[in-house]
Amino acid sequence: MSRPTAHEVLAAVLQIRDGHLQVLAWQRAREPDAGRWALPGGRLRDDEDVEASVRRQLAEKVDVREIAHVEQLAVFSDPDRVPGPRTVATAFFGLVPSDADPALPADTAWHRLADLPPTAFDHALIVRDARERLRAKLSYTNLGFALAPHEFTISELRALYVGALGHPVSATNLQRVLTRRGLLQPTGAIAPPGPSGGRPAGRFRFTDRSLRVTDAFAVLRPPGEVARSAVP
Amino acid sequence: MSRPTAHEVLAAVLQIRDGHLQVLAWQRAREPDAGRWALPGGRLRDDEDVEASVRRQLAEKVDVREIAHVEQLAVFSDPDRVPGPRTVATAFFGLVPSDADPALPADTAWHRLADLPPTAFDHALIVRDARERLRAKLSYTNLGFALAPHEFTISELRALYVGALGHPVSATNLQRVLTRRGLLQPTGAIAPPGPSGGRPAGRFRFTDRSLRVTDAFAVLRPPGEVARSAVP
DNA sequence: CCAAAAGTGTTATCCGTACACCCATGG
DNA sequence: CCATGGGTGTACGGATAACACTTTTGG
Repeated sequence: MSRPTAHEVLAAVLQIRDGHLQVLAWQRAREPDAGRWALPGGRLRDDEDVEASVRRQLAEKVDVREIAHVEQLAVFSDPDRVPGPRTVATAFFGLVPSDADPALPADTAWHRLADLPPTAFDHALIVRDARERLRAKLSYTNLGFALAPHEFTISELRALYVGALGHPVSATNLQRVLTRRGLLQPTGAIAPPGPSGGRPAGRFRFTDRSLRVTDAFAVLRPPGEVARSAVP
Repeated sequence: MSRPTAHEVLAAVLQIRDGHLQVLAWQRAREPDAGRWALPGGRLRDDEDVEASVRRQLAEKVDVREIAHVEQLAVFSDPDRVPGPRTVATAFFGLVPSDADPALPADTAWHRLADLPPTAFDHALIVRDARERLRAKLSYTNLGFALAPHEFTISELRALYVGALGHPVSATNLQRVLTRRGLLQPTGAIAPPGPSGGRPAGRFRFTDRSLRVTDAFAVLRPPGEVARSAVP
């Protein structure tokens, strides 16, 4: 029949660095899957829900203040997903701003998704889901704030979107879209030009640093609603 | 520390009937929460994953062949979400076409979401999540197929969308949007007019009866991609 | 004065809603 | 011939991608 099952939480924490999507993982020292890279996480305690659990366990790897966004991805529950006692996992998706460079434990490192070493168990599936979620939400939410530093130039922001979406993004149109949606705010500060000159870039910040849906009704919106109106 | 936790699956199965969103629930006979209405579900077995489990347990209430779509919603894991041993729930969202009228057990019935009787535990949260997921996905996927019979008129389809979205929908524009996306196919058949006359309606079907995203990039789409081009 | 980078203006195109208009049937 | 409901055509506004053009710096 049905015995209690162990429950663990796992997090695919992503960051864009030098234009590449990275994920946080630690190298397993012991069997099973020794040498392979695993996502941070661990067993759910009796006195915490899954979100509290994943935040607690991530705190062992990264300063929690540097995690800009955390959300549930899905449950992974194949009976044979890990050897040993049956363990169900709640997978999370996390984002760390590109300027954060947390101190990491010795067995822990960032890895580029494009060149991911062998991963433990079903963790590659979780990473794939996380990347897809990030791509989708960048389009219809303000989730960009979680990839970006507090202040940035449009060029820097463009590089982050390129890394996350995996296709070219026009700085011109990116700025226009985010501005029209009321997500972007000029700080007034000016970034010095690079060594080869060029006009100095203005610095911007996101008006809001919590998740907001900016594009709720793609179609079939309620009558009278103007499409995707900018926020005042 | 951390003992094994019980794991259950729960499903908010929705159907539109007479223009109203309904959810399937059964009335608890025993404490705790006796008399209150609960979502179908139950304990996860050792040899099944959560999706197999929810389908198995739904089969006790509804003919599985009548469930047109099932997907994960979220994990509910508040330590006090149910009395007694700590139990984590994976919540699912299901859809039954409006023409299906499955035989139900004596304690089980459909309830309109607009007039939901007292629900057990945290099940009202799950129902709310399911309704929101349905609303969102009707806009950017072909999920309408899971609400509709195999064949239908545009008027009938419009009523389903109105019930699910909760706001007026123009039959004209609904047909145009779904047609442009290549989701709708005329069957050639004609529905007889009602008692008060009127032009007989053509009958349609969905070209595809599995979930497909039809509106992937709201903005920031890859260069060269024409916005939301129709499928040939 | 020229190259480089940032930012603004302009245009073509597409999409979705709203609404006017024609079509087919029953009484 | 009129009411009723079904379906198509058209106009309008909003949004985005693409690209030309101006602005501001370094050499």
